[in-house]
Amino acid sequence: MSQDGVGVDLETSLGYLLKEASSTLRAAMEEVLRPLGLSVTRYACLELLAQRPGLSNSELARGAFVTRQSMNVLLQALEREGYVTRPAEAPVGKVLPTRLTPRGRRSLEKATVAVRSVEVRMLAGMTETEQSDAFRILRRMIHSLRDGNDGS
Amino acid sequence: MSQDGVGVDLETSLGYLLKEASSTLRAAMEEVLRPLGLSVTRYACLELLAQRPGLSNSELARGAFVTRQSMNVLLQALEREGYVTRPAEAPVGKVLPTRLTPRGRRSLEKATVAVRSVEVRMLAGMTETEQSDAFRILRRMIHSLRDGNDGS
DNA sequence: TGACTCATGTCAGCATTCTGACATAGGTTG
DNA sequence: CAACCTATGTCAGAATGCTGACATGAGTCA
Repeated sequence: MSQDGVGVDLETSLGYLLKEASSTLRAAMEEVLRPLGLSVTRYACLELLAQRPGLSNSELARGAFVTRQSMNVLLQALEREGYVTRPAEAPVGKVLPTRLTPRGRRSLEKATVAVRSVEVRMLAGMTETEQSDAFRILRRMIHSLRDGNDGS
Repeated sequence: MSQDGVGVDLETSLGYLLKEASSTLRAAMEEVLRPLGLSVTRYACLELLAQRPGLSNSELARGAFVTRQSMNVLLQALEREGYVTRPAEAPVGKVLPTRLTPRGRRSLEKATVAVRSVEVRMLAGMTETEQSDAFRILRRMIHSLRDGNDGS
């Protein structure tokens, strides 16, 4: 049907499928996080802070795949709502290390349960081998896109 | 490091990796599309119309993974700029079939070249087997998330 | 036919994320 | 030391996408 060399066939495009998968996952996560008053990005931020306390705004931004400006407004909101704390002045340089408050930790615990259920559902239809294949392949795609090795 | 049962370990989370891959791909596409005055969503819309002329607003929205409201404003912009046309009145029902203009088609051609280069780069580091594995696995993930088969 | 349900197009308001810009801290190099 | 480069935090404005809401057209069913 009219794909005579013109155009990227979306039905067979891995990029398109990747976008679909990511979009579907995001929707599933938003759905279970919404009742908890969290968005996916907010959850990602809290989870990052739980695993590596003291991360800076810019580090959190890179970890959540948004700009540091976006993470900044997000952090200001989280701080205002009492989920995280940042020192008023930087202990060294300009970097403000961020930490979870007890309230942030409690909220994250509930969110983690919800998110884990989504991840379990996603993995349910896959064998162990497929899961490790998925890891390897996705990592390779990321690496190729970043370092621009086009095989030349 | 501090993941004693609490939290989803982001380093080993397939969902996180999927988000990273999708984010990296999107950035790479935005980069090559920007000089052409197109965003990823606009490009997706044009590509869909090239492959299936006459798609409606809602169908385009589903194909580009945005709401029909978002696609509506996008289509209005594309129409204003002369990339697509829609009849003033619906030939049947409320559905307005959209079509590319010659200008839209020309713009899409350049965009397709750019996007294809990104896709090629992404696939460069993968064998044929890995590519078909990636397809199968991503499709399975999408299906599991949508139909909610949690293995119970 | 009339009531009901569903999908669609569209408007309005809000939330989120982005780009652009600036000042500042730290490291590097002449 | 001074010039330079990079990274960071932050503000402002614009672009983008979402939810809520409404009216309308088409199909279904009693």
